[in-house]
Amino acid sequence: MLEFAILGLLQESPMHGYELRKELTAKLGAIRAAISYGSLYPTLRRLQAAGWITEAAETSATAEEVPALTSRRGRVVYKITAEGKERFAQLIAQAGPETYDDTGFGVHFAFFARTDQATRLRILEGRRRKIEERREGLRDVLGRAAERLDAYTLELQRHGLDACEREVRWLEELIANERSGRAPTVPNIGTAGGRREDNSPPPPGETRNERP
Amino acid sequence: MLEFAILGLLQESPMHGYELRKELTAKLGAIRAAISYGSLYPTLRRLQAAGWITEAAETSATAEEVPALTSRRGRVVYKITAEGKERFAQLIAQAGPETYDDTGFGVHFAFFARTDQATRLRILEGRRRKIEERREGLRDVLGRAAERLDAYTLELQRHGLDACEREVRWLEELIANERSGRAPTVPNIGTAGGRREDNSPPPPGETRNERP
DNA sequence: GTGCGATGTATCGGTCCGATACATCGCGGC
DNA sequence: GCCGCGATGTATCGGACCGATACATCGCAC
Repeated sequence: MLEFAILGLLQESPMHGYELRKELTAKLGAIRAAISYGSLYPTLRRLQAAGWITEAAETSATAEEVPALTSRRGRVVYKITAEGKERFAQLIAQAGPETYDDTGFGVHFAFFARTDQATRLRILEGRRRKIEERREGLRDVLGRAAERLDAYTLELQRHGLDACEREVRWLEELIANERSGRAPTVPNIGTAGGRREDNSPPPPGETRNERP
Repeated sequence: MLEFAILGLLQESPMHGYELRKELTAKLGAIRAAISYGSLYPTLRRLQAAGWITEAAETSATAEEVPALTSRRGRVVYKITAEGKERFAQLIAQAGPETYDDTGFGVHFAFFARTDQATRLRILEGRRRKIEERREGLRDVLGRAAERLDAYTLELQRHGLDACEREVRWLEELIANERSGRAPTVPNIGTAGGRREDNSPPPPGETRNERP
């Protein structure tokens, strides 16, 4: 999951760890608290070892000048490689059942602007199915096993059931919207190179009404 | 978290692993998918090593009779010890900030019937505060950083914000309810012994309206 | 009599978290 | 002038939990 998110973010621009965490937190704030450095840095190393990202030494400018003097570690900026972009595309294409759990779905959804419409639809429907199953499970418990459980546990189930019903409706809307045209095709996957500045990804077309 | 849930469940009756997982899934179905055996069994071993649970060999009845013949592993039934009950009470009393994240809160809430009112209130308020912070964070992003994000990411944030607002309202209700008397005191914490059959924990008193 | 799904115990590799450590930079207060 | 302090920044370690996998038993339907 982290791997996917990092590759996705680095396609927008090169970043160092701290920055990456901030962006990740902003983008995924709705679904998870904050990425831990204890997973971020090891993952960065792993991605680098695999050749999907590379270090881009910060503002070299007389690089070898200051060798000693506490050696000055400085920030490490990472950028995605062509292989990394391929990997990201491949991770999108796979998008299997593990994509439908809470975190997995959220992260994939956050990068829908870089996902083709067919895959978007597949993920949305898979997620809906999963939530519907959870919903049925909760209904079963509330129906059949209600007398075995205490009032607090029941209240928790009710609240969960409510959230499920709500999410299913949300997904229905998104699916309908996705089906009815609008569906923009993905702009720049594969094919490395080219300066970025692509901060206007295709709008999915007024996905919802505005807040009052 | 798992430790807490296991100790809580085993206070209702002794169980073996498989059964434990089923009950856990039923009780926590609203907040998490299903406990993995890869965490359940190691945790059981850990709890046993700590002396909080013990093995209660299943239906001994001529125990040493059948030594060979594939040696018959059979089910391993665990029961909680007096120290285990103390440990559970201690875990409830601590109930710190880590209790306010999604999973932690859900698990604690599921055992509110075994939690004293003051602690219930503390947990509910801590959770509310946490969700309010998340809500503010999402509002910030939707307000200030909106143009930096694509339409899908924004939609995700909106959905998350919605869920936050909804949960805060839910918590408000629960807190109000908890404050306005009703609050049942916890029945059987500490003091080991005594047959069980306590399947009617104190009702928190019509916590919500019924479903139509 | 045989396959097959439910029951049941168990391990392994891997992901991620929370705590912790440590170093630098800019800025406001004394 | 300099001192603390919060933001920035990189990094590791132990532990919790998951997903896949393996394997054995039981009852029942075909």
